[in-house]
Amino acid sequence: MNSAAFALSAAELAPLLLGKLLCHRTPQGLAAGMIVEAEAYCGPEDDAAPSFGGRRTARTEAMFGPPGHAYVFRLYGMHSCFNVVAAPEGSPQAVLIRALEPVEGLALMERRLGLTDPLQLCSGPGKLCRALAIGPAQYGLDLCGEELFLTDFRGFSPAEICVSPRVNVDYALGYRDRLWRFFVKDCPYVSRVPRRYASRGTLG
DNA sequence: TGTCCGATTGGT
DNA sequence: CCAATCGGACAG
Repeated sequence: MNSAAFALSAAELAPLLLGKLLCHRTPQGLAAGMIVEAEAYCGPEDDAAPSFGGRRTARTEAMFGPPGHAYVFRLYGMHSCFNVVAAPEGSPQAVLIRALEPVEGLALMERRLGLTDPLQLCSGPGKLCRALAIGPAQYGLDLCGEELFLTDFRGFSPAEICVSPRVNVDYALGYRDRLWRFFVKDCPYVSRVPRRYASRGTLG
């Protein structure tokens, strides 16, 4: 993908990332999966985003950087979450990648997770980072580079893309109901979430 | 320097 | 429903 393609608002970019292939080359080999679920975080107004209120710290710095780079954060001291930085430099927006359909390097992913069910290898933001070995070392990487990158894989029509509220941001009183979670309709690789996050319809 | 806490996950 | 586990953020 061209770097110019990422200079959209996170809410515009998120659904466009569905169908793209997220690839990570490591010394162990290449692991890749098709993005099937993503969420938009649109700071500084979005009170679910760490950049809410324009908070600019070492942790959120990548969100303020140029689009098309990796923003990785650690959660609960044990999980990493991968985001694609959106919007022009200075505007802190990012798209959280929540699930992939494994496409390449399945054996590698299985080894990293200790699981063999392909439906469970990349079904969640923390798990897909483990499967692709994405962590703090990939913070800020240019996604048009050689190590961690996105490629076109397939497309989805608006009618195939479901929307819902974002998962586990109930603390965000102002923006928790925004329909900024996007996922592929009837796709078994989408992460399992509580009923309250069920589809509210499609883009079609 | 001390306290608080999470954009998750997996097991009870 | 609940614990795991830890560095960043912020108050003092």
